[in-house]
Amino acid sequence: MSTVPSPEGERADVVARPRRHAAEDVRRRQLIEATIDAIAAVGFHATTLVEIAGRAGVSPGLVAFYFRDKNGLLEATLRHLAVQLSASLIALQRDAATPRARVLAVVDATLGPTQFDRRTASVWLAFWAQVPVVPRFARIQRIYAARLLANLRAGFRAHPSLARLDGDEAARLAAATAAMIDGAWLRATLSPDVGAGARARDLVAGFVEGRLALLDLALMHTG
Amino acid sequence: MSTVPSPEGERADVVARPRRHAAEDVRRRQLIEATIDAIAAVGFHATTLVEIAGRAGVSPGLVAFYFRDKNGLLEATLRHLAVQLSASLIALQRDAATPRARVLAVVDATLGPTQFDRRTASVWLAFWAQVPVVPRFARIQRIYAARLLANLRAGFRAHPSLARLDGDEAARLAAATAAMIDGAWLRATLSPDVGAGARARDLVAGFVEGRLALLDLALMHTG
Amino acid sequence: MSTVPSPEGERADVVARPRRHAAEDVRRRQLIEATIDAIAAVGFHATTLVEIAGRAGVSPGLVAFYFRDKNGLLEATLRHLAVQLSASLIALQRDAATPRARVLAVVDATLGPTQFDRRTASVWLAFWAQVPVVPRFARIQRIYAARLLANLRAGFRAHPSLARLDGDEAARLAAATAAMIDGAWLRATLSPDVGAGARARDLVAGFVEGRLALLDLALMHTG
Amino acid sequence: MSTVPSPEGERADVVARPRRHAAEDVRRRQLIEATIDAIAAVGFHATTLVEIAGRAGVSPGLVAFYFRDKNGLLEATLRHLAVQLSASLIALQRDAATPRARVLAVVDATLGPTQFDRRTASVWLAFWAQVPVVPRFARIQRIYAARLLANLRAGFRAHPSLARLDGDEAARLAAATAAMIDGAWLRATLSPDVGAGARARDLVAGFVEGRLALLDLALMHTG
DNA sequence: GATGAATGAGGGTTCATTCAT
DNA sequence: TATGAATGAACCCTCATTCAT
Repeated sequence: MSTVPSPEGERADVVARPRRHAAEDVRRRQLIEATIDAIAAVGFHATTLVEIAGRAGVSPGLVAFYFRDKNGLLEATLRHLAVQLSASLIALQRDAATPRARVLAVVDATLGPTQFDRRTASVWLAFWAQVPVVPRFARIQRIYAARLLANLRAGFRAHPSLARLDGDEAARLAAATAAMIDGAWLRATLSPDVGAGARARDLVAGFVEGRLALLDLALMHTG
Repeated sequence: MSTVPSPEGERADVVARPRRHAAEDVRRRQLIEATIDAIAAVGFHATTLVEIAGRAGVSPGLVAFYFRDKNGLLEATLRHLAVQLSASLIALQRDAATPRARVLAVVDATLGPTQFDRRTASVWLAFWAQVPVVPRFARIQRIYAARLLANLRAGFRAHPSLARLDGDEAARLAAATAAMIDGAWLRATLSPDVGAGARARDLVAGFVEGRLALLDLALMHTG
Repeated sequence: MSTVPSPEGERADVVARPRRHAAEDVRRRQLIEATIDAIAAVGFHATTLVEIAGRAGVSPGLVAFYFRDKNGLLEATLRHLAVQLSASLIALQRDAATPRARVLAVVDATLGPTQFDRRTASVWLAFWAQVPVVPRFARIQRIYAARLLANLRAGFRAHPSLARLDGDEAARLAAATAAMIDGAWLRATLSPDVGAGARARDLVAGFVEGRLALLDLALMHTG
Repeated sequence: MSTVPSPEGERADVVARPRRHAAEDVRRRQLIEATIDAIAAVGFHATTLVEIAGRAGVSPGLVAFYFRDKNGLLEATLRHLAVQLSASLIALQRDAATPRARVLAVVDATLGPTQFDRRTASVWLAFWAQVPVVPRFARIQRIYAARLLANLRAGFRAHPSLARLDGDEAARLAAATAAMIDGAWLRATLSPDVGAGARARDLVAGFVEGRLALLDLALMHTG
């Protein structure tokens, strides 16, 4: 959720071996979805292989076949979430003409409805909780956290009023925005309120718009 | 962490039974600290009663005596964290003379060094991950999330420039600040960078100061 | 190893069905060798079909085709070892002109270098351990243990000094020799010392020669 | 079986920690006996913790409590067998006045009825089969194999006729005897014949007596 | 002939919990 | 109060086996 990954991570995996059969990918996807379902439904701690396999409609032993072991499946699941988020960001940015639109695309991707459905949200949260103790999760998290920041920074820098100033201001603004994105997402996710997600998006969008408006104002006076 | 609890939650527990002996409280505290240590060291998922009891220097069976079962201990631990955070907030606000200082006291309490040491941070995170699936955790979280917001709102409302406007603006600002607090904390916690915590505090403080300065400016023009 | 099998056991198997294709036999042999490798490398208990198939360069499912199941493969492997030992004994006895040479041929076959390489030795041992609980293994073992004894007895009986005496003395000597052969093999196999095999052979050969010399001496006195 | 251990190995274990409670030792012994029963009944490969626990009348989880894991229990079992054999050897040698009696005591201990009951025998065999792949078993085996040899050598060296000769002859005789002991035990154990054990003992005893008689004869001629 | 996806029983092990002491 | 022996359920994982291709 705090990440704007490009899909290279996964792609590298794919080209490493000869292209998997389509059926194989379907099964992998099936198990990953079942893992997400399970974590969302019963929590990370209570998510067992039997739970997952049951939801996927396969036998527990199959996990070993496709992912080596439970950890392999969990890691693949986390990576899948990251890739998905990245894809939605890319799609939204494709249509973003102005710098302002580009920044808002990040907000919409990270705080869009997808990121707030119960399935996605609690799984992101569960993985984050594991980050301090699972180095491989930490690595994935680190990469994608950096990318979110980079995306925002690029957006802000392209803005006329910031392009003039030194890069630090854009960086500071990007950091603040990233923090607000993650925080708004987190508070909305932990809230039982169903409308919290939409309000979170509006909150952050409002913040961004306000700042950009302020900058435009400053630009007019100084320009 | 997103919570500014007053200690009633715990106190209610206390008055429910006849006052515990001091020695009893010492043991409870001892076990709670050991739980925090364990979660920070090995993660929520790998935290077993043997782990905890080992760190506390007692036998695993003792947990049942003081907390009924493992869940009781976990819940008490979460509550303990919330109470601690609340206490530090109260202490900081005691010396806050101006509205501005009052808001910054919240920032300093929630993003102070205590909240960023590895022990505290990963344990908060671990508990949050359980919120969506453990109703009792959700209840605690809900209460204290509301309190953080209330504290910020009260601070902003006391500010001259906002006191005039309708309450919505202060509420909106409080929500934005709360989001940024939680988000900055989260990103810093997940980051391996040791200086991230201090930067997080500065980021949010800077945001708050900037907004208040802007409001003051507006006040001067309109006042 | 305590066995001097003639190859009938296997041959019976062969005539039972229409003659297998040569390619079929190659595969069977390939799997049997892989089984021996696996047992020698990781032990009987850790020898799985994946292990075996991996070493043979085929898929695990193929075992079912050639040997029905894992037990079938194991039994075939044991039988293969017995046949091999028998063949080497026959070859050595072909050139044995005197009774003394005939007995020593048995010693050389059972305590020759082949019987002491790590592969062969640990596999024999592994199978012997199964004898008390696997009736089919017990049957094979029984047959070949009897043959070793018979071979030795025949050799001793052909000796002039024993031919005169009642058969019991030759039988007793054969039993003692058989015991010493198996014991020497066992101790050498369990020893980490690489030279143990050669010393084992010399030990038993020395024993046999000593006894025969003694008998010759007795023969001279009484003859 | 090829071993004449003194009990220090175990004793060292005991003094390492504060003396265990008697009840603890009873349970350990109980589990070890159940392990022996299980191996004898179903074989090493089929001996599971459920099997063992069932025979001991306890729950499977208890094994971890007393022996850490299955391997710990197996190792303790092997060590127990070795200690037992050693004890019976010591007891028999206590009453052995002459060198001849001392050597025969070794034979009686290693080929006594205890070593031939189905329980003991198949368990020794099972452990031996593991020796090539389990270093810890190998170590135990190595120590005790050396002790059997040392005991025999000491016995033979004390004999007048060998005391005169260089040590090599006694050593060679000890090696031959050790080999015959192990081989006779092995063949008897693998044989379905119930009387095989007694005959094995007589065979080896006869061999020893014969050699000693021969030596006495030589002594008379040369002395 | 040969593969390898898929199964599901059963393996060892961990662990929260209980209870006699 | 506190211990720690003991339980038994449930965990993850392995593996022999089957079967469609």
